[in-house]
Amino acid sequence: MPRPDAHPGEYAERVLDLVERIPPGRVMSYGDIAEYLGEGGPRQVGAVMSAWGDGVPWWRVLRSDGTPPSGHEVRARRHYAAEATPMRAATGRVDMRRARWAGPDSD
DNA sequence: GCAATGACTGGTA
DNA sequence: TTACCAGCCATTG
Repeated sequence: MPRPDAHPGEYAERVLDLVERIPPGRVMSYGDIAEYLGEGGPRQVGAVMSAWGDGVPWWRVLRSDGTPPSGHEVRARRHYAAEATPMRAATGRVDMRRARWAGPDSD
């Protein structure tokens, strides 16, 4: 993973730019972002978010099954409630079928 | 150079 | 539904 004190590389810049474009109430999985950018993988996107995600709406990036980033579940759930993000009552996780955002092209 | 690590995924049980 | 597992790939020490 990149060092938190280092300047973000070009790849990190692209990840963060895309995350900032995710509309309120919508989400993307790590894999979705990697696929949209066309390089790296889910683990790399996760590494970028872990190091520099604090400056962007990080709670709109989560695992493909709808579970929020490990270690940030509580804070993430507060944001979902505030943004009316589609949730599944049974599991308390985000409903990916309805909340998933396809990217800037789908606006 | 190499083994360990991690904000991952999809499949199987 | 949860649990476990092999595959994944850049970064770290």
